Amino acid sequence: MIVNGQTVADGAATTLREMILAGQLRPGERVHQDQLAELLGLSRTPLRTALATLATDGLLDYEANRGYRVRSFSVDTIRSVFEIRSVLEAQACRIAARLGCSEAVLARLDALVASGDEILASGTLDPAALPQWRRMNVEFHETIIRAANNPLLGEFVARTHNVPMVSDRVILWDDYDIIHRSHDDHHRIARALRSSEGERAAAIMSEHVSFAGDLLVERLRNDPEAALQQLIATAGSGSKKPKKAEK
Amino acid sequence: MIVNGQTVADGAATTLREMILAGQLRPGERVHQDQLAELLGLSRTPLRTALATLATDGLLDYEANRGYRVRSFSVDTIRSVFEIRSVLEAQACRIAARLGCSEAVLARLDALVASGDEILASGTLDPAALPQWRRMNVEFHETIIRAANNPLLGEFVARTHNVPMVSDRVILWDDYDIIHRSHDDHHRIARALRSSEGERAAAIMSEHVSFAGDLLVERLRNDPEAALQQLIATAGSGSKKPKKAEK
DNA sequence: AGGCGCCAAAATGTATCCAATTTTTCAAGA
DNA sequence: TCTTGAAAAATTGGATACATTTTGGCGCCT
Repeated sequence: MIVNGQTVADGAATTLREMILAGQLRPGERVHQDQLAELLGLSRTPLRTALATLATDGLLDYEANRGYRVRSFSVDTIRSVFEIRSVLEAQACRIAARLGCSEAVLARLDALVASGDEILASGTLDPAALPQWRRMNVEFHETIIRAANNPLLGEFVARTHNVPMVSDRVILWDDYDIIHRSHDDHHRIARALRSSEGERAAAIMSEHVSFAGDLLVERLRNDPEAALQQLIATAGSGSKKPKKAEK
Repeated sequence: MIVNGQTVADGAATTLREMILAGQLRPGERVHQDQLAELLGLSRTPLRTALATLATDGLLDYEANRGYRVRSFSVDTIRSVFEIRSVLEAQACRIAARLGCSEAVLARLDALVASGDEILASGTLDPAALPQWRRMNVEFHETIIRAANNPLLGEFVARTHNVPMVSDRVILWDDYDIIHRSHDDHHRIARALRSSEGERAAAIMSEHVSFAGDLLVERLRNDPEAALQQLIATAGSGSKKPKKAEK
């Protein structure tokens, strides 16, 4: 209730989601309702609503009368979710091309690609530029998904982001060549969509996402701690659009 | 709490899910918490937990301070979810083939296909045989998904079933030729998996699901009421495996 | 010493109560 | 007659209190 257009339970859900994705609540850890409620400064009722939501989202495991535990995702699971994201986003390309992208969408993609070019123009990866890059990347992917005009597809891709690490907001920002190649994919996807080559766009997108997954998995396997720390540091919060209070 | 291994809230969630998928609660309709709680014979607290769950599952829309409404799915949305199911199950075929199906899995698929042959042997569609057919169909699809050994993929496909009509339990049981052709797909998919032809199995599966979607959408467009009634009558409840009470 | 069982403590699940917001009703004014 | 406003009713959201289940510990028996 309180002030804005969302309830305490909603707020708790987003807070908890961030805590989990950021690793503040460790996988496998039991969730003490009393403790957590006090920590967040609310009663158990809205907290439990939030917990039920997150469990349905797949971030928590639930067992009747034994409460919630933070779900632990194996590296293998993370890998597999990238596979799912890959086929879903590829399908988005197919559908978008089939429907035909509006000039507005194509122009938006071109603009995003151009803004990426600008960031890469220096030939190095400036850490300060990461947030801007992330915005560009998220926007690019979301624009295509929106262009598929398939609301459920968007929802499913969004659920994909509920798995730690599997998000277009998570970027390994340390290898210029890889980022450059990744952005080259963006170029080609935008071009393919402009010429209505859906299958081609889909193929590039599929590889685009799959490779990002492979890369991340490799890093996690080699040096889990380091990769995790870097990712948590760079993940940041997403695109929050809370309705403004109206009073 | 009560007796079995699940809570009142869990029970309410499954009950409500069935009510919504069966059309007992009409799309767009507001959910009165007091009424519904009394109807189900429980207090608002577990009901609200169930509502939060269903909202996260995408069966209800929620607006802060204004409660829940039954989500309405346009025919177009249903169509689009079949597209999603199609790519996901196709991907399951690819992965299963890549991993290599165990002989147990292949034998199971063969057995299921054979049981389908038996049902179709008469050359007509006996309404009495529908439940058995449905079990066969559900098992076939689930076996392949399990063979992909990708738990998240299974979860995502399961979420697909949260959309009314989009389920391998929903079967249009009135056209022998179509059912026969559909089962021929099963034959070919099983054979392709046995020979580790993942791409081939995926292609068949993709068309298998897509066509079912097209067919359903066509029926819904032509005569929504009739199709709906037939489907509700034939849908039945799924594969419930509640843990037995241990006391 | 180790295992078993019972009792107490803690944690979860549900019901009830209260607060805050939304919706409806009803009337007054233009 | 239609609109606008405010107050009452209805409904949702949150906090507290209670019941049930699980869990941990202690003593007893083998």
